[in-house]
Amino acid sequence: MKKTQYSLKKQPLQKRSVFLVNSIKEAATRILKEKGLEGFNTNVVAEYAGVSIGSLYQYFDCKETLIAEIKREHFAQLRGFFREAQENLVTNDLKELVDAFIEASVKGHQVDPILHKVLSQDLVDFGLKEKDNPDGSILSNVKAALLAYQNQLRPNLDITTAAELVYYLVEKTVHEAIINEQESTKQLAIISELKKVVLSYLRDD
Amino acid sequence: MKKTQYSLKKQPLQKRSVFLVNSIKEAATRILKEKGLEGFNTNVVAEYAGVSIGSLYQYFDCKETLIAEIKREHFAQLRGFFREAQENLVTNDLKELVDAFIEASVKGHQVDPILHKVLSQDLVDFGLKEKDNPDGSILSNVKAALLAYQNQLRPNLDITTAAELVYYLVEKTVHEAIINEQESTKQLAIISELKKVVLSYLRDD
Amino acid sequence: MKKTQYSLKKQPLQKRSVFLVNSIKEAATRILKEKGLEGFNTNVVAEYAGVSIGSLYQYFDCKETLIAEIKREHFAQLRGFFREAQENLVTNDLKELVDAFIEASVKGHQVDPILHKVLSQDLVDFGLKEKDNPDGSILSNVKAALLAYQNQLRPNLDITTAAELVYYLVEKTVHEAIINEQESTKQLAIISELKKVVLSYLRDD
Amino acid sequence: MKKTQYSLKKQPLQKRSVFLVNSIKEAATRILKEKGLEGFNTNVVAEYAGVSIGSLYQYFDCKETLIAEIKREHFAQLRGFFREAQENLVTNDLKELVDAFIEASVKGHQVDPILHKVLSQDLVDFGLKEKDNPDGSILSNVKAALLAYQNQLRPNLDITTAAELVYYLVEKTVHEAIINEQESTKQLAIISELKKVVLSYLRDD
DNA sequence: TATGAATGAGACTTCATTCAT
DNA sequence: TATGAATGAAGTCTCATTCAT
Repeated sequence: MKKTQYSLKKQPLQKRSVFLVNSIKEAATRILKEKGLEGFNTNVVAEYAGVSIGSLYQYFDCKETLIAEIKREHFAQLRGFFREAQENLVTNDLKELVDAFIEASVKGHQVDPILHKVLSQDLVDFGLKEKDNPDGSILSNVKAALLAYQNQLRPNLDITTAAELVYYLVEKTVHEAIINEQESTKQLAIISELKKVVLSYLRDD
Repeated sequence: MKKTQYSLKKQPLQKRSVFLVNSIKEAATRILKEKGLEGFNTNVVAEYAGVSIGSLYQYFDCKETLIAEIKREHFAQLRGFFREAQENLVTNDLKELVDAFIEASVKGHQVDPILHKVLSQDLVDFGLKEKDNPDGSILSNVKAALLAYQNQLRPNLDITTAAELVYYLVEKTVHEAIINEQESTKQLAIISELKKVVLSYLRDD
Repeated sequence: MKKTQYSLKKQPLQKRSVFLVNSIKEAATRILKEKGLEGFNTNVVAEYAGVSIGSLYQYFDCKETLIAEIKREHFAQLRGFFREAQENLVTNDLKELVDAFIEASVKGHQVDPILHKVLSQDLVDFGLKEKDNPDGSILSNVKAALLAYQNQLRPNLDITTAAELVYYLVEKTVHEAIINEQESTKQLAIISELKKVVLSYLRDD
Repeated sequence: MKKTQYSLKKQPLQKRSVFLVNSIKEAATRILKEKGLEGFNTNVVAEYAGVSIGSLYQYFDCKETLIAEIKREHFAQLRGFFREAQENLVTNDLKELVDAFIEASVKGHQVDPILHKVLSQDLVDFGLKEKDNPDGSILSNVKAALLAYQNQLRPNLDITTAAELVYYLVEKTVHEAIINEQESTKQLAIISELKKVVLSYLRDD
């Protein structure tokens, strides 16, 4: 069903229903990873979850809501990594910020690279409330951080543009590195280089 | 139909059949852009193309082959831009190479940003023969170019890693800039900064 | 569940259960009016009634029984109007009878024209015990009344046929007039004419 | 699917498709009669028709359209009877008009009384284009006829009201007589009396 | 070779009813 | 007795593909 808001019909409150909803979400995640969006259908999800199709629709009013919910949770987790990273900074050195930021991105992409890839596809962006929107939120984080470190940035850097550029650079490069590189040394090499790229861009040294 | 090789059942040879196959591909492209993968189905394609569904299956043995063919052509065009760019270089300055390379990417993404986005989704990678794989091929181009310009690169740069990194940086950043930024000045600003990023990374100045 | 007898599983005896059964019937009535038979389902009824679906099935063994019960009550009310009308006659003039009879019908149809329309549809006639059958009962009323007024009827009128005819004339015409005519003056005009029709038919004046 | 216009997706043109569409309509009619609206579903219709479900949806875009189509045809046939009746009048006696009109109604109701009853239910009135609307059209016929016979009507008869009343009287009484009376002599008796009722109402004799 | 009607598996979703708590 | 989570049969509709003409 095409909608503009995809949210749970009712929140699971009892222990039992929490378990049920989790089973469904786990099964859905598994199928999304194993078979992609194409192979995803509510009947298979219910079967994998060991739950009746009716129970699935008790909590998720349509297929899209189920996917939206998984997307929401996945990206909430990613945002958490960025928040943590910022909270744990010990110096106010720009390099530490950049490194921490990139490490947070790596951590996020390592949680479940395949799921991440599937969920990064276009579908079902709608149901995400503004503040939940993964890109929007992380991007504004980046911008805020750059403002705070402005004195360490190269002069005449347009911060809005820089924030977007840095965000794209990091997010997409990390994504590709983790998806495409099987050898972890290669991954590490790319990540390491990426840190240099970003830092030298911001400082222009 | 799930396969590992998606290719035309037979090559159109007669003038008439070339026209038919083209009509189908144009219609398919249009639908992919207008309705995405979700809204894509062979019956609608045939109708849009003003062709019978039977004729469609005369040349395309299944839905996936049709999409694969469009993907193949689109990315072949992109590769063409890179080749051209390299052929048209007039100096052997690294800066010119980087600029040309990024401009080629921009040109490629501007051909049809929406189609590009749809085709960049996961589906139907299979049917692309090794040498047709867009990423693989452009990536090896980049590596070859860097080797040729090795004397202008910063010392102890691992060229394999650098090639991949540069490829990801450029490809993904350009993609995001063109898809997400509505104002062309903003696009230009990001592209312009990107050139600096890449060059300063390679030269380490 | 298809049955031939639709009746309550058990009579509500406690104050509490009477209230519960009434809540359910009110909710069911409301839904029948607002959404018609199509939009009627036991889960929604229970929700509207603020009662658990389990409780609903405690008293109504299936969906049909619930509808049958509402139908039964609605038509019992209608029959009440006819009984009252006859009891309140002051003269033994045939005209008074006819007028009173038609007014009773009008009153019945005005109670809830929309509900009446929904309940007049075919469904669930079964569960109505003979003596509850609205048509049967009112019809026999009419016949009895005509017999009592036989001396004022035109000679050689077949009373059985006349009773049925009069019943159909009144019931259906009033129904249509009230359902279809939005202006009350038009309704009144039709009702008024109807009285003349019936009277002149019976008296043949 | 809820819509406001229920019409065929495409007109059957070939012999084969005409046959197909007819098979489907016949099957649908049969099911409507045998099982009512409740028992009506597209799978059963297709099965009865010996046709695949896909073929059904080739011509009927949804269940409702199929029902609307049957309703449309049935009522078109009824209107035909009224038109014929008027065309075949030999005198300009009001009595002949009334008799012919009632006979047309009887004929219409005898075509398929059970189907008529099912189709007279509320559902799916929408798709009928104005001029196809059975009630609207016959009613206006009645009014036109009365105007033409105005000199034979009782003075100060409001023709609009009279037309509606006569229409309700005849339509509903005939309907009930044919549906409810199993003995044909009883039916004939009621019909015969009905003619008197209508005539005496219009002439007030 | 072209056509497009026909097919039918299978996806989504609803809702009457049950039953463990 | 009340609850409401859970069930799953059944209904609507789509769309990739085939095949008779």
